Amino acid sequence: MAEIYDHRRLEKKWQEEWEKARLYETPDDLAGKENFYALVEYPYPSGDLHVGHWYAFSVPDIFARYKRMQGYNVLYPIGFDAFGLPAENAAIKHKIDPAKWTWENIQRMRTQLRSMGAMFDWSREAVACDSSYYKWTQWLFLKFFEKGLAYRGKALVNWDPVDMTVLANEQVLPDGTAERSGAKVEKRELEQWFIRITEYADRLLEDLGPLPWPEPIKEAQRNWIGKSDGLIFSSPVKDSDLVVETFSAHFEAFTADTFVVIAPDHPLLPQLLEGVPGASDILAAAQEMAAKRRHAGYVAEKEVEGIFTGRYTVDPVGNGELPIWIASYALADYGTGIVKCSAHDERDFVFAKKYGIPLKVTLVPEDPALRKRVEAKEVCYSDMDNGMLLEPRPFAMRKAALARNEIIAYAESKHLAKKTTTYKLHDWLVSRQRYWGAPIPVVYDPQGKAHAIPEEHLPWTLPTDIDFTPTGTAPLARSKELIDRTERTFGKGWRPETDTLDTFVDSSWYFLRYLDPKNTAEFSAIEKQKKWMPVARYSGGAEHTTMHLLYSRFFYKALYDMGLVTELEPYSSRMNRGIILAEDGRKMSKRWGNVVNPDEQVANVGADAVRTYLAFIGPYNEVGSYPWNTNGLIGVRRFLERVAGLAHRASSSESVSERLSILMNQTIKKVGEDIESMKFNTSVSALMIFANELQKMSAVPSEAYSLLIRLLAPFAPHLAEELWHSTGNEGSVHTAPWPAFNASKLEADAVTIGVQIAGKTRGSLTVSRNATEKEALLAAQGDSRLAALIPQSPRRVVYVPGKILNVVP
RNA sequence: GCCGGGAUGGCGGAAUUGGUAGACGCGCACGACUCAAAAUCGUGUUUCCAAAAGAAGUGAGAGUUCGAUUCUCUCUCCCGGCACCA
Repeated sequence: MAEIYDHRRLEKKWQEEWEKARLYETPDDLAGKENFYALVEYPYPSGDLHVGHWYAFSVPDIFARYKRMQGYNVLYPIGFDAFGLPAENAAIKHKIDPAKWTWENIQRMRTQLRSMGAMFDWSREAVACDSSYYKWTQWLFLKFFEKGLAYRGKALVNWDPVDMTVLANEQVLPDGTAERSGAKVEKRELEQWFIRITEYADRLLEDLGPLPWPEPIKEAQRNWIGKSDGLIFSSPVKDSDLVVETFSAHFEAFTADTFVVIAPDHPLLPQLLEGVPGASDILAAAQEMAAKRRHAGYVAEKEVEGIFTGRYTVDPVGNGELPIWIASYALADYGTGIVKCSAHDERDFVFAKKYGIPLKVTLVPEDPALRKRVEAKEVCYSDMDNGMLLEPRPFAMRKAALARNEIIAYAESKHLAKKTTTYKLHDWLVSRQRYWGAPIPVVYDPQGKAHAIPEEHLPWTLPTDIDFTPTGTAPLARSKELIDRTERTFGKGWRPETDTLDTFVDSSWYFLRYLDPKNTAEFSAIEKQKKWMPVARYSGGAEHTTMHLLYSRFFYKALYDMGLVTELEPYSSRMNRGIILAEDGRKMSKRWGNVVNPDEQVANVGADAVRTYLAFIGPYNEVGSYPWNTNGLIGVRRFLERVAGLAHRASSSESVSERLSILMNQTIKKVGEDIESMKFNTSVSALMIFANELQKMSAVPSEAYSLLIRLLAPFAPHLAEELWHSTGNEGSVHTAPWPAFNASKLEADAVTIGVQIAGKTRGSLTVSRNATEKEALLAAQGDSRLAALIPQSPRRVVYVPGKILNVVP
């Protein structure tokens, strides 16, 4: 086995040869070829390549290589998402410089990535922590600042008590823990830098529509943006100058409103309580309620709590004076944070029952029994789609859903309310109180006003005289070098911004840097962008659906408006890949001791076998989870050995039979089509079928063997290259053209069709592909086994040429 | 609760403008080679029945059809997104 397929020798040899020949350097233009941009998310340099990296990079490489053989000038770049917390945490733990830790990891991972035999164009590598890169991250941030899209503001933000920094909403998991550290996230009111992604909420939503992406990805983004239309009512507060605004998306039964609730942490609350007896006690209780709610898990309890404020609104739509309650379920950061409440909302209903607030029913179901219970206020009825309105007069006895638009028009014409739209999406919090990131390129004058750092001072470099220990204030604040530099550059009393940028800012534009990685005058020249953008195929992890994928779409749209890019969307196609589980079906984890080390596997069976195995493990275009199976890997290795072993049997004097010719054409078609749709598993299966067929022959026609090698080349690039040369071919197999199939030779003339009697399969029959119904029936009647089952004059015969003959007696 | 996706052998999975369900691989069984084992090669492998014949069979139930894994309806369960979101 070793003498026919020594993967260690082959893989080393060809990786060196390819590098020498600069086989994978991609020019911006290649005569007669169309450009094609295949992108994978650049990795964080964590230190060691794991199976997930192999799945993320080596499998899409099959696609990139296929496109190249198809005749495209394919860009398949790589880089490192090199800023971020792990480096800093490692630095604290091991008392080393995060830069050193990161660059050493990058060096190590470059070597490991090279062992994949992928067609990465290393000459275009982008590294986010390199000052030649983050100079442009800073420059882009300043463009946003200039346009008012980056701003400093005070807000209730997520605080990670373990990593001691704020986090964006997108980086907090649904259970209230931090995506990275796993800590329970707290809410704090802080002044931070934000990027105004909400300004683009509508465009991010609308432009999803025509995007040919998988529906689940689009739907997840829609859910995250969370647009809802509703009405805002303005209600004067009784015995006060205050006017409060309430938002409602389900306003159809607006005449049923009997009370108002306000969030316990609502900024207007102190003002509202002014002059109310016992205001300070109420406020303290509200703050306690708010604090309780900030703890993760409060939602699960579902227990509603309320405090009466002593205030009333004068309802603008004639529902009289409505008491204002502080309610634990009211959210300060959704809508206006104040809601008009009625019997037709489950939470309001429960709340009113608990505190004895009167309710009024104006929406009823058709079912009379249920209606009786609703009218008796025994149950809450909130079905706006099917319920019938009792009032107000113009809409009485009509379905609420059908009257919705008219109610909006009615409310607006009478100036009772204003149509409005709210989003769940919040502005993107980009400040981090940590060291290892791009410094926010802002300085403050002695009066505390923020100023952009002029372009000539970029990159505004990270100081190195730093104690990284997180204390909750930014480590940069403790850098004498940075403070001195700021005063030296801008004047006495000026001080630097000391937060760094969220790494998702770095990764929002990396795909543009690959196009022009060495440019010192621009972040990415527009002429270069025009050659490559938009990305033709983007593959990555599902966890980025509402993070990187959303941020970078927003970034791109903002840059479009500034004339810095030329398209509206960065990625014309996107697919989320699945994950590889351990052999035991659980996630790979050091804790379980079930981690598969790809380096060991590569040493054992070779990179080609690992790549091909990962391609074979399941459909790549679905977000599945596939357990690693070492025996499966060995099976693939066996397949490659068989292919290698066939080389001895290849003979140019052997001619291709009609039967083999058909299989060859079928294989070309199947392998190509399935790579195109990223169903690599069935491509590999087709290759196996083809190889198994050749295996049965004592002498293999060279034409067939050469075909097998070319079709295998994207999967097993080293072995294919070796076999390509050892069977006398010139040049690299990876620049050989992808074989074309002959559409007229995909099917043999003689085909086996199924024979059914009354729809039940009873046997099969070999007939001409073009046989008529009469001929097929005659053949069936001539078959000794089938004849007995077939009546002389069947009631009905269904015949689909090449597929089926169904006789209904 | 709302939205999206899914359920096929012992396992990963294949097959849908409706046309022989289980390709390919793993596992397993048997055989060849071997003193033996490993490796390799060959044969078999949905279930029931000793086998043949036959029957059942793609989460459950109904429907449309000559024919349903594929289409329709109802339900169950699993995965993912959103969620005291008014």
